[in-house]
Amino acid sequence: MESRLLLYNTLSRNKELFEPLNPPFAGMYVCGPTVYGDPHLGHARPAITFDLVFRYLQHLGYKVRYVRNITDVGHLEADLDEGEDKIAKKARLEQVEPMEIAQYYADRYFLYMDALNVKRPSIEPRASGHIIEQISLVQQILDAGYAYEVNGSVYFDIEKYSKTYQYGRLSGRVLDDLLTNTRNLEAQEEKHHPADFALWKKAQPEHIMRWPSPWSDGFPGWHLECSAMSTRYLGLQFDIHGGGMDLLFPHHESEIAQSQIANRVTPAKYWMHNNMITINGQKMGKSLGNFITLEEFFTGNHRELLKAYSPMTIRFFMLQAHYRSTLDFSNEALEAAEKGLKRLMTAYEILIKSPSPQTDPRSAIRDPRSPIIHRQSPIADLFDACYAAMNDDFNSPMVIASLFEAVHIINSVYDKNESITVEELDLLKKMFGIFVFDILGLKNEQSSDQSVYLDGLMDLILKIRQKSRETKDWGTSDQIRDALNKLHIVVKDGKEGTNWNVE
RNA sequence: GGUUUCGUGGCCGAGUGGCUAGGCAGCGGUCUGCAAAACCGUCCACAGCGGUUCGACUCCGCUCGAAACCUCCA
Repeated sequence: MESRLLLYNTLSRNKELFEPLNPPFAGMYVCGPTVYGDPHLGHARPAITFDLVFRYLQHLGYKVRYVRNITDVGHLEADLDEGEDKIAKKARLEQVEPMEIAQYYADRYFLYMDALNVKRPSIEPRASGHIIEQISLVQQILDAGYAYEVNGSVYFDIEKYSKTYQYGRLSGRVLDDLLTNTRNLEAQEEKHHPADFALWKKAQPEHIMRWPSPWSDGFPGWHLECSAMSTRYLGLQFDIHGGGMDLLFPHHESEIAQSQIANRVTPAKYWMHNNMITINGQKMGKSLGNFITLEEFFTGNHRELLKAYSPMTIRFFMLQAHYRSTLDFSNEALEAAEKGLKRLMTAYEILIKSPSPQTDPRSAIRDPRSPIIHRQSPIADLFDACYAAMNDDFNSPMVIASLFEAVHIINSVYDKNESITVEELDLLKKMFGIFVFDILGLKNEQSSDQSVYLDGLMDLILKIRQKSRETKDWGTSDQIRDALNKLHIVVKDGKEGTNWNVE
């Protein structure tokens, strides 16, 4: 299929045609989690956003190398225990090795991302495994004359950089503003300019995460790892760099500066940023103490939650919003997502499981919105609309809207036994296969563990119930239905007989 | 204060210079022993004030309000 994929490039603040540097290959780097806490809803947003990008690029036929890092070195904790990084701090509190913490939370992260049906990236490098690359990157920047050493720490020279390059290009910031608006920290006494950022920090004696370097025993600055690892696995220049909007400044801005000096190029062609999750209109974040972990969502064990929400409900909820919009959490919105997803999946079950409806070369399917005779089936139109939506900066909400129109058609056909062509029926199945399962990455949670025994038993039970219904023995009939309900098996009597499914 | 972004119906959320978003909820029907589901119909919008235009929810300006970033954060 001829595709013209447009994606919004933060660098240009415009939608641009996606033209990879080396087709058919596509390289994508996304900033991954710092593994010092349980994964929460905020972690799910970029994971799902770039999973969608990954899946769609693959669907279009690109050979994608998707790199997402694990930050297990930790970043500077500015407010207290100066210089001590997050992972080390947590390790000290919990009396374990820092790597034990990193391992534990990395495992937790994978567990919950798997539950959300987020595909594993091609490579998941760890910052701690790339200290050598980071040290050599610092050296390159020093050699180029854009960094300076003070007391064993190395800082990037923003002032010098700004004479030739534009620091603030990605985030739209101006250096003078940075100068006047940067908070004064004690550590900044070492810096020549308040906007300078650390490339290497000398470790204090009590700091347990440390590596030897030409300058001191210490640890790398927090912008360094992404530059080092993206270069290592994707080359000096690659196609897409992704991450949360909160990383725009200073993290991504500094990555650009580092690459510009060390490699003489801007690292990524397209910069993509997902927006934040809000809770009561406010950002959900660790420091705000208002975050809800994924485990809490899946179990319902949190005071803000009225009930548990399944992984696919969370995934669907996020895909119903565009990735560049903020998405506000509420129980009401999640319940709506849950019901909508069920409607989508039930229609799919009907499509593949029910006996074929009346097929007829003269389809009764008409576009309800337009009396015009189409040159092609309205179902083909919906199919095209799905591609058009994805090609327009991954507009998953519009894909979902088209899918619901398909649901409407499926229900009408089966409910009223309207005629449909064999081709249209196949097209519907194909549309669901590609968009619902392959691209949106949704799974059917309703009918996961049905066995042949269950099918056989249900046949038997429903036959007995049918007999009681024929003799108008409603007591027995309802008793069976109620008992099955308690086992989470829902029985529905329709015109064409009785249906059932496991909830 | 600066930077970026946003303000859509009861809720969540797309989109567009004139033509239906979609989901959930509500209301009225159809179907049904009842229930559920489904189907048909229906109500509720584009923060406010100006401007451009034949026409603006959509473009421009102002006002009000909100958020993120500027400090670790997805």
